[in-house]
Amino acid sequence: MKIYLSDTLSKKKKEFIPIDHKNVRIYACGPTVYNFPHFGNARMAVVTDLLVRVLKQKYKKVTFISNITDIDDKIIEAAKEQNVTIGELTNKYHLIYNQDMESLGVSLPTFQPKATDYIADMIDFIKILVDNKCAYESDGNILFDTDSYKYYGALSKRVMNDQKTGTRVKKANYKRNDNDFILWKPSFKNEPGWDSPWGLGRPGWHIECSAMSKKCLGLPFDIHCGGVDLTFPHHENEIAQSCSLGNGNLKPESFCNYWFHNGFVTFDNIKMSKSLGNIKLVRDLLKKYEGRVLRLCLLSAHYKQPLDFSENSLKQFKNYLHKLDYFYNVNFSEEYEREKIVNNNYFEEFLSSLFDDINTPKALRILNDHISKVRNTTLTEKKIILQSIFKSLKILGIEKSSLNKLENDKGEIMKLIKERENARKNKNFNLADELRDKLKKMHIEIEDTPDGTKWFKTK
RNA sequence: GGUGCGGUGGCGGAGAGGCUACGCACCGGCCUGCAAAGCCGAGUACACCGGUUCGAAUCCGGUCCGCACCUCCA
Repeated sequence: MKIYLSDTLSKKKKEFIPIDHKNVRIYACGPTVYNFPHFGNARMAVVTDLLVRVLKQKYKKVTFISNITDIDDKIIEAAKEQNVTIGELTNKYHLIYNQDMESLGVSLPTFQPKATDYIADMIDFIKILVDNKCAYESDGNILFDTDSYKYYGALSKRVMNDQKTGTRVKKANYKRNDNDFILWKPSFKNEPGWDSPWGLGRPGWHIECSAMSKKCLGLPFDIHCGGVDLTFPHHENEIAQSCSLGNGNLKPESFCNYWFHNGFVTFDNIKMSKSLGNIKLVRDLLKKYEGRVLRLCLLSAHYKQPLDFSENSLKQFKNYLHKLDYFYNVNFSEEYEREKIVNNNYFEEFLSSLFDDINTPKALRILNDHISKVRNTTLTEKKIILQSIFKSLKILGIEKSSLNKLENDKGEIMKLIKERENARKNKNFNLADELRDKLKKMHIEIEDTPDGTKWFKTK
């Protein structure tokens, strides 16, 4: 089965063909760690996590690199305000980021490089750019000369002269061209800095991703991920830098083959912003909703589309998962964990929707179809569908974490259930309810179904 | 001004010329000791105006509205 992905550079949905079938390589721009991650950060993480899971269905090895930016002016500022070192600050928020993402079922990337561990690589990178005359010095800064790269604007489809530069930030007069960006800047007084051929300083914003993707993945690699807002200037600048390392202007494809951008998240149709005070932190949302509810919400729309969420929509996903859990409890036990699926048409159908540009809404529809089919089919077919559903839920990452485990107290549980069944037969409902309570205290929930009483652990 | 993405039923959200998307909510019925789930049925859609077509939410032209980006925001 073929995988298709939308690609921002070519503006097309393209068949995914890896450079090396034995090792698919992906890079995603990770967070700048100076604050708690919000729901928008989470979308990128969840969506790329799913992308990796899907690719792993087809390819044995997927190397997924997602960086941590731990040097930046905002970090310096925040550290100063909180009276801590930048290391203390970034370590703290790096950890928090990983914890919060874990709550959303996001696996750690294959490797999570930190920018400050790659300063030497960045310096080497910049040296080459200077030697190639793609960078120049001005007021102590080393800047990339965007005029030197003829494909500048190819990713974001911008004709640079038509852009209104300085709409948000004042024009800098040390730049030859308004689009030029800082590769290296000098550090003063208490600012953190590293020795370089251009004196004590620190890297600009875009260079870290170029240096780390080159070092950790090699060029070119397969897929570059990030939020749409990074398309310009961040990704455009990454391309310019990374394609200026050799002789002349290399085409953007010599950096990476597919650009995978996820849409923005809004709350009640309004962009989350500090000034409006409507930033939804993952941490706070987790107080009210399970990680799975949040994950489902983030996967409910196609990744490219804008995603609006609200208290109301979260409630809807919570309700949906509640019903799904009932289904899960009644149908699955530990044995499903071990079973391997072979030639399962249902699972193929499900997977084909994800292979088609990670179409999660379609995948959810197919999942729902399968669930309703389970109730209305033969026993053999039922087993096949259930296997598919089990695996489908695992890929989406919305499976229930606790399955029935064959534990020591199973005999006791079975005994109590039997007793309760007898009590019900004899219409001794008081006793039946007492036994239910007793089981509840053992963290066992029971449900009476047409196939008899089902039980499952709640912890 | 430029670039990109959108406007689908009460809500979320697919689809992309003819066939019920799906989910949540709501209403009616069935089932049910309780709890939960399930089943059957009803309803409410494709921003607007033209055009193409036997047929358009889907194609074409125009209009309106929203959002994002245009140097440090995922």
